[in-house]
Amino acid sequence: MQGRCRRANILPMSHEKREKILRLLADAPFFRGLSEEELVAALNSSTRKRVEKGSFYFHQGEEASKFYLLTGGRVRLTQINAEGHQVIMTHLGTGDGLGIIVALSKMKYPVSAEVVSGSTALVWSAERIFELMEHYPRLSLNGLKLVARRFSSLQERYRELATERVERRVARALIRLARQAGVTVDGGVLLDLPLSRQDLAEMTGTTLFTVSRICSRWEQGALISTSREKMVIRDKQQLTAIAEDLPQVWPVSQ
Amino acid sequence: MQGRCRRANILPMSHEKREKILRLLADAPFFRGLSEEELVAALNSSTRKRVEKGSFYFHQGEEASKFYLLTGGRVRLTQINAEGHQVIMTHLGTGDGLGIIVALSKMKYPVSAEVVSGSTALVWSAERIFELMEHYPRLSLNGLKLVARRFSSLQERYRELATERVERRVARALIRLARQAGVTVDGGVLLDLPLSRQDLAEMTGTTLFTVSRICSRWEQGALISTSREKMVIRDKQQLTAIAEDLPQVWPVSQ
DNA sequence: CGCGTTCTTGACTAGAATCAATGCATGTGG
DNA sequence: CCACATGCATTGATTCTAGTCAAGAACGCG
Repeated sequence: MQGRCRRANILPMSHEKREKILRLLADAPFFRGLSEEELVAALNSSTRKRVEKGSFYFHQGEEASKFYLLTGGRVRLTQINAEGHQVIMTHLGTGDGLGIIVALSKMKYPVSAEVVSGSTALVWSAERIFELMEHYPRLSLNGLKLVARRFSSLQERYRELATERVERRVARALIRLARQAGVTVDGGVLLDLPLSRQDLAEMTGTTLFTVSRICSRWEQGALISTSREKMVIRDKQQLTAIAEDLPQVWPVSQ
Repeated sequence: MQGRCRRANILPMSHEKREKILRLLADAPFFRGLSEEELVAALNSSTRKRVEKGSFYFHQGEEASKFYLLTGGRVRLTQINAEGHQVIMTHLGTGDGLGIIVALSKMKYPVSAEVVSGSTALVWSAERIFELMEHYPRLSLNGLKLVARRFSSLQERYRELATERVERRVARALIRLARQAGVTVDGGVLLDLPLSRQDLAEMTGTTLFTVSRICSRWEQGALISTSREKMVIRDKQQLTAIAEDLPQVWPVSQ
């Protein structure tokens, strides 16, 4: 892609850069517990890839052949049904693995991985990641723990979807996003990623209209303040009250 | 519990019985690929437990301290929210593992495991299963593959819940149950587990009333035939048509 | 046989989807 | 710099799916 690259999609790397990435690798939950040499071995068998906002690491239905470790940016995993109705499963950030669960099972990717803000990743082939796991059993265990955690979280959201009203689901989605991508600004917590009404709808299993109405109400009640694809949480307590069905300090809905 | 047992909850075991269980262990996806000696070592560090219909292996929120491998019967995993609204996550049967995902993460059980038809299981402590995984890395890999598969399946159902209408969700639930617990009888496939309207509702995120109406319609159209807590699928093709939104041979709904 | 479940059906309601029209930013090119 | 196109957001009107509540029937068990 760039002139300095010897191969397509492979970024050049200075010594410092390499060191930095090694540190990142050491901190990534998937590689935790590996020795320095083991990390280097893993790193040496990876390539690097940069994907810009709006592009995809992979699409749902493609043969799963790669494992990615995000070294920057944010990615969302989406699934789409036959009628074209889309759902956002989760957001991933720096240090998160992409495609762990499939690279070793000869499956197709069950979701698409769309970049929300310009991102970079380390890439391994399925075979290579399999070799690494055989050599360093620690990796399988790490992977198991990771998938287990994501599984539990998905289970919780599944129950939410099955039992809770839309307003509460949206409140919870915002609170989760705040944890993952919240930066403190004057007057609240800014969700540091582009977030349209449509996105929120796809995260909560509803429509952009319903989300819009809810947000309008909340803006009236000074729980949040929004502008196009931006959102600041101004009153986390109230929002939590809605999310958890606690008694509210001030009436908001209606 | 029984006089012949030396310890509570531990069943007596004849030589043949032991052989049979060893075979079952060898076939269980989680233990696949282990050598005879390794299997014996695993079996030797397990105890056995029997749990009757209506009782629980564990409850949501308890500290996860055990890993179970079902050697008979059926279990369902349920989650309940603060208001008491319950959701059935999945059904497990012989050879399936129970609590893999938590026994090694010091989490609380995110679901309850309720026995639907009298069941037996092998039991390991969390520490022991952790040791086994360290000694036999193959186990971590097996575990990872298993959880990965369950994860994908849950993702699919999540999307279903977010995007599909109730009728289709119920149709899919029945088809899944038929795959898992279907026995061919004259005139169709009997779902070989007690299955109330309430159960179906909890599997599909709806109410027993809506399920009842849908089942009545289907019974009229000869897609299924039901009696109290029993169900026979008579026209799988039509049911699949509803589940997949294929054109229907005969109009059913409305 | 009586009792407790489970199941059915009807009437009514409400939460949320759908559809349509319009307003508001943002970025673009003449 | 303005006119315009485009995509995002708001709001209202309407419809409809599915939930709620109530009453009673059917079934199975002790």
